[in-house]
Amino acid sequence: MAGPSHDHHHHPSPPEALIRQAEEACRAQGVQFTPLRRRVFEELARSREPLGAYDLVERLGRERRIAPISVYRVLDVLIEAGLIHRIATRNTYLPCHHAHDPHGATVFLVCTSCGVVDEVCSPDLTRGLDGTAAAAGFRPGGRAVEVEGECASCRTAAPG
Amino acid sequence: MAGPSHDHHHHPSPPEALIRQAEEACRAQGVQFTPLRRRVFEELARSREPLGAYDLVERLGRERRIAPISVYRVLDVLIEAGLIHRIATRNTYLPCHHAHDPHGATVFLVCTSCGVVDEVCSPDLTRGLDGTAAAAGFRPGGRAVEVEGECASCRTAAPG
DNA sequence: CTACGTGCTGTTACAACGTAACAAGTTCGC
DNA sequence: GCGAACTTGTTACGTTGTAACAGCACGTAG
Ligand SMILES: [Zn+2]
Ligand SMILES: [Zn+2]
Ligand SMILES: [Zn+2]
Ligand SMILES: [Zn+2]
Repeated sequence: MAGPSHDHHHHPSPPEALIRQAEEACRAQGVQFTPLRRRVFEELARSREPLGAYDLVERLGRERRIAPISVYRVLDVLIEAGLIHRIATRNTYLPCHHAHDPHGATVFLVCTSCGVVDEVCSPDLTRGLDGTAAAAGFRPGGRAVEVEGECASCRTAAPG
Repeated sequence: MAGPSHDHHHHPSPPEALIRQAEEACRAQGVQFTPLRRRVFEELARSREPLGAYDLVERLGRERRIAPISVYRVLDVLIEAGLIHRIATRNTYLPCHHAHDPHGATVFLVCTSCGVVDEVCSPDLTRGLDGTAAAAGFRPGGRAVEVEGECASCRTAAPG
């Protein structure tokens, strides 16, 4: 299942670098990067796929029991700080792996086959989205969209 | 623009017409439009906002108790038949109010203020989406996206 | 008429996802 | 020390979605 890492269109985002960036971003925002928050972020950063809240409950609870509510609170903080994202169509969470253009839309390409989620920014899609919204008199909030489909690896692995 | 026809503002989706269309679509697809399925669709068609599965459980259970699983099964059938859509960010369901272009993307404009969801098709957004997906080697499946924000009515009602 | 397959719904129980309310520990400044 | 703000623990609960199996309706073959 863990395909060979032929990821070339995006940096493989090493977990350690991601964690350092998160720590730095927290300091910059005056948000505490507590041990629990670090543990949650680490698990997400080291996972190949997004994780559910209860996946985290289980992984963090190996040594000592952690209640779901604690995990959800941490997730809320990390989302608020822009360090992670939530995939609504899957009820899962993943670390943000690039700085966001505040004026651009973000697309999460969710592979229904392997579960991997690719996060990309797209000026084209931003334009299309803004145009569509404007035509309906709608003011978008987050401008993050999720699209399900088949990723490049799975397409080559299983043609059809 | 987006509208293939005179489709410009939120018109008060006529429930009776919607229900007739649904019945016709079922017949055309060889899908039974049973009393329970009709009841579920009617509730959705007559609601101003999308409804949750348990909202339907409550509304259908006025006379006789209906189990959640029964509602979910009906919802699955109606979704499969293309008669309703599910809003993943809200865990709610709403009737499809226009024929879908199989080659186009659909956008659900979800108002975070009043809860109303507007369903629009947009060639612009379709292009942006396809371009973004192609650049990542991704083959989109459904091509339905949800965007949260503030609808036209709420913008004029409560300026911010 | 009987038997059987297929499709729809009922019943029960449960899994997965998420939150409220309150207590207790930590950090920090006074 | 002492209180304020923040973080986490504990318990219990609410919401959303599903599994497994039984009954019923209907058409069809024997
Ligand atoms: Zn991001
Ligand atoms: Zn894949
Ligand atoms: Zn539709
Ligand atoms: Zn509104």
